[in-house]
Amino acid sequence: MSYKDKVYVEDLAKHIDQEVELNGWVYNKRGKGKLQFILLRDGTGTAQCVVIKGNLSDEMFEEAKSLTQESSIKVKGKVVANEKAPGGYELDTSNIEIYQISKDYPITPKEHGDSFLIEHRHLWLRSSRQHAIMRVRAAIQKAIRDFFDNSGFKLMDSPMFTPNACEGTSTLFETEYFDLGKAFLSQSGQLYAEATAMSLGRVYTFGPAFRAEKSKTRKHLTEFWMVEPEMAFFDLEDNMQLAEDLTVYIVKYVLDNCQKDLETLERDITKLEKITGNFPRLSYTEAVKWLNDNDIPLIKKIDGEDVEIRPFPWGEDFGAPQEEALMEQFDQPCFIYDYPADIKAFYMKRDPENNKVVKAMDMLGPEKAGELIGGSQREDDIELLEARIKHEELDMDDFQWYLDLRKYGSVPHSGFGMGLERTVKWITGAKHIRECIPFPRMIHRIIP
RNA sequence: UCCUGAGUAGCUCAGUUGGUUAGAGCAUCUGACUGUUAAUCAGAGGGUCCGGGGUUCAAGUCCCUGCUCAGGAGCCA
Repeated sequence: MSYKDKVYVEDLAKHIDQEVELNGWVYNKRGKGKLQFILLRDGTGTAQCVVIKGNLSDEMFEEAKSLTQESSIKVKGKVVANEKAPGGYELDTSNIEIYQISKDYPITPKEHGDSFLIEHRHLWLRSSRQHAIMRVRAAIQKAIRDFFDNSGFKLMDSPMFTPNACEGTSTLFETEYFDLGKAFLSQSGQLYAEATAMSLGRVYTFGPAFRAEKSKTRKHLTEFWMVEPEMAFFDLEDNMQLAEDLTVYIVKYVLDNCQKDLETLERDITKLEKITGNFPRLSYTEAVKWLNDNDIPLIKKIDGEDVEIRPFPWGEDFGAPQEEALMEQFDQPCFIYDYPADIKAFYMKRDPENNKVVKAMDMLGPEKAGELIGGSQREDDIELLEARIKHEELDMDDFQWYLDLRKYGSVPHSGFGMGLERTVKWITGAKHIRECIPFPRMIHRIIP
């Protein structure tokens, strides 16, 4: 028998009244004397196996009674449609073969605390909720690749070891690199995406990014995945439109392909169905005006005390309270663009008409999703870029290759980064980002 | 890094003003049950009350200290 002939729970509807063989793990068992219900999960779903004394040997029936949670088995039986069965189909069991009996599986069907679950992440992944989130994550990754692959983009992989910082220097993970001194784990593939965009026109990189920020929130990981498109001849307007189209595509793809998982997650899909395009756009200056019209202050820590400053001063970055207040009025994501240059990265393009402003944009998600995307048009003027690198006190030698991109055929170009786990968190409604990646890396946790 | 809270059975938690032998549900084990849906019912086993120090006739409970965890802030995707 070829592996292609294997039957999985998700295919049961195609095998009604046929004898099939399923391999999997015991998710739960309910005994009723001479009748046992075994809930078997195999990665594609769960199916109820009905074991009736007399339909198989007495020894086998006793073995079935002794099965424990997460024991691994092979079952043979006839597929029967039955309304009482979870999923609508069940297996009328005629044979059971045990791979291994699991003993004292730690995660029971009752509640558990956060830290217990995260310590058992390698097992927690088997729970139905985590299973559903991982499936949606995979669907989102596929949607992202399909979107770009079908719109003329090429996938380009950027290196993980880098000699320099792309964002702030204080948040880099360091490592020794042979005789060349220190190397850093990449915070972003953007600079390399820019170089490849000058070769291929439209590219995207999709990989992990590492940030040693000492953030301790439910939106932060030290290792997270980011998709970063970079496009030659795109201005900020084009950039925002692309980000919007990508977002709409992802949400639609998940709605079309993950109904069951969204149901398991009890996600309110009416909220997702509203994501259809024409996202609101506000300049930073308009956003500050809105904050002040609605009497939302800047909150600053001065000598350990929270101080409210009103009106909100132009030039300060938004924090969680401002973003949330702003987003409450929208049920689609929203773009904020044209930020003060002083609070943004060195590579962002100065507005030629206002040198206090850079052509940057953030896309904030609804339902308190926070920042899902950050991007900008890039500085294409070599002199302005050199000045910015000096101003940020970055090492000019490390950036010579990057400056070459402005020396040899510099063009207007733009790109953005979308945080995969934050997008998964928003779409699944997960309450913590640690549930949105198989093995989260956080400030105080590296095992498992 | 800062602020706040928590740590009692394998898990989730209760434990009064400091007072006999520290409790419950789930899980585990034993038994009953032919349609269960986190099955139910009867019984059993299971504890270094996070570590260290202190107050007291007496500490799970009060005080100091360390560790671990969670929530929030800042920073960011």
